[in-house]
Amino acid sequence: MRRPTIADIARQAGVSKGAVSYALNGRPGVSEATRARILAIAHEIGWQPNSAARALNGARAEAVGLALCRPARFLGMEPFFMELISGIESELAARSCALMLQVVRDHETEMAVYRRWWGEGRVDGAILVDLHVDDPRVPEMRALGMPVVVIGHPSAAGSLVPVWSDDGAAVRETVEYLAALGHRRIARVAGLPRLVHTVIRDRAFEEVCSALDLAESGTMHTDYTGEEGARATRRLLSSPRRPTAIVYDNDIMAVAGLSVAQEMRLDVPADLSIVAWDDSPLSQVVRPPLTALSRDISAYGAHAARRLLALIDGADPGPLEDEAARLTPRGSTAPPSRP
Amino acid sequence: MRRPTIADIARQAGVSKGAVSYALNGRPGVSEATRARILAIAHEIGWQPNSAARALNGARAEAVGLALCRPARFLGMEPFFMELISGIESELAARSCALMLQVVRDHETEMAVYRRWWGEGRVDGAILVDLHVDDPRVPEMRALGMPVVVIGHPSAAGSLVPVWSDDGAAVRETVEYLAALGHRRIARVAGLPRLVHTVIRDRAFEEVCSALDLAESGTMHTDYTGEEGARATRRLLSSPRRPTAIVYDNDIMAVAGLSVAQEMRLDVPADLSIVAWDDSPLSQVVRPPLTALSRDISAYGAHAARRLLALIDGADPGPLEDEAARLTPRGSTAPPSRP
DNA sequence: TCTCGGTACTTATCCGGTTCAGCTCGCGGT
DNA sequence: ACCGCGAGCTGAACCGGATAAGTACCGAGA
Repeated sequence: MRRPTIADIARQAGVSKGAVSYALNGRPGVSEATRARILAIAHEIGWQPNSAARALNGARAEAVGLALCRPARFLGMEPFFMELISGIESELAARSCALMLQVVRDHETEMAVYRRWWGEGRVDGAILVDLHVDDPRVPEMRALGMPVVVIGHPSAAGSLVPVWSDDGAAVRETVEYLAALGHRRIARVAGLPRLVHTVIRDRAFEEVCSALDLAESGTMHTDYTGEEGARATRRLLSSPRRPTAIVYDNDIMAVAGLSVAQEMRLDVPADLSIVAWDDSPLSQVVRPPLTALSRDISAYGAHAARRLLALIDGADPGPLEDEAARLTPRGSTAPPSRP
Repeated sequence: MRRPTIADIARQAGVSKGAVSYALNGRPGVSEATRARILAIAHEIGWQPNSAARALNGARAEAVGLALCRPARFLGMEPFFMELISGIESELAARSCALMLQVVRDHETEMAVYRRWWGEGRVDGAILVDLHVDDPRVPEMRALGMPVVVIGHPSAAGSLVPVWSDDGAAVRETVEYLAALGHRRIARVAGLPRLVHTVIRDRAFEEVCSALDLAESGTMHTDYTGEEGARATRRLLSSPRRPTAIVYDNDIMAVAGLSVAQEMRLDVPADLSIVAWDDSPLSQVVRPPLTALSRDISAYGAHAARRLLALIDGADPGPLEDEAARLTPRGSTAPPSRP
């Protein structure tokens, strides 16, 4: 049972392939009567345009690509990516545009996938995430000539269109808030040091700490997993002059850190204040609920998707600075009991 | 800057398109010297086969489809789907097969998307989830003739290949465990009543309760959200003869239920035992950590993906019963203090 | 020397659409 | 009665590959 083609419709309607094409695409060149007849036949035999044939004539793929470079099994654990994807989807779905998703091992494979998708005409554009310092993907994407939106700071996006939020401001707000509560020793459990946004947060943290004269504050880098977050917390809390507040770069580590603190019989927030970056159900269900840097990640993804669609449409959307994360105080932060 | 085609390679190499095609596909018909020359040129000018042109000749799309029928913003909150997707991805990635993801409003749109993808030759197969009772998608998919793997019980999968786990056994194990602890009034906060697996769990729950003579047990249906889970819990715990144990159909509701119990100054597990369906970081970080029905959702997705790939390859994989969820006792279950 | 067989190609056709250059009407104007 | 014009349609080329069929050439065997 072969798929019906316009040739089948043409035969049944007693007209040529060309006429059928005009009719189905709502272009002039056929009478209304013929058009109606052709549409009826097309509907009746369940015709669907073959995207391959369309694409061959230079049409859109109506899909955008997202290759994620991380172990597939971590994906489900990262609320950030899942919310980002759902935000992207919400925007794409409205335009019946699909998302091509592929999890890859490393950045070389990632670029190979993009190159293939683009070369094969399977996607109209892509969204680049997890920007590194001096990321080779930026110039490579540029060279490919594919429409790309980068989720990350403009300073690293080269000539690609960036969508970002001001992490520096969020870091400053958090540290100033903790300092106002009376904290003097604030630690930061950060993510991968080679990621651009980690570097930005690192720098902002250092600056605000030195501005507020918080000499004993410092940053530890991890891989974002709960395990490393727990380990870092254990080390921090074991030191003689342990911090009275810890700021985590994601919610998974913050929650893991909370568990460690409770294991070590420290009271949160009396003995230790905790701030999580990125709000998620996770940060809200633990006791105490975590003070978090919340932002609408979904909207973030939606903005990136919308900009990408504009780019694909030939527009020239400028960079977009999304809202910075807002500090949402909950039960995990308080003045230190013994500063 | 046009994309290079085999015609460009042919011109540079001074041979015909046909020879280039043979060379690039590793088929006999060209000398090794010519083949090497052609491959070198192809590599040099960065040639990629145009998938549209390939597809036109009946080749694979090298992508499988997944249309999810739910609000996009809920996606990020559902650990189940995210883990399922990462499991699917892990299997697909190994074969360089992409996942076409689209979030849709309703089942009609979902079928329209599948029909389009299949008709357009953009996917080689699909994975069907969230099976309903008398799901019209099953016969429609069958009629399409597209390779499809259903995640759900065989009784509802018609002639499509099912991948499922025995929810009935898990329900029985849970109720028997709670009864053994001394619980007599066990409530169940279930998911959407029209979903096949809800019906299966409902029936198993009813059967085991009547077998164990737990007359005061019952099921409340919700939409899986934390809000409804909390509401159901509030109603259950407000009743004069409140249950001493509640089994939730997902982790989000279980965590919400835990919060409600704590709000109402009930001690978990002394006053109320809680069991969550599906284990996730969420169930492990709350205090007390939740006893959960854990299963490897990632593997579940991977199995479905593998079967789909086999189906696409023309094999005839039988149904696959995956492992049933195992009861993982944690701190949220104990004998009732006042039965 | 002629044929046979195989290698190394070329040529032509096909896939299913889009698009464009004609072609054929019927009709209005003169 | 004839021309011009445009609506409505046809036929064919084209997109970029895969592939079946055909051809040129070379060396071995009769």
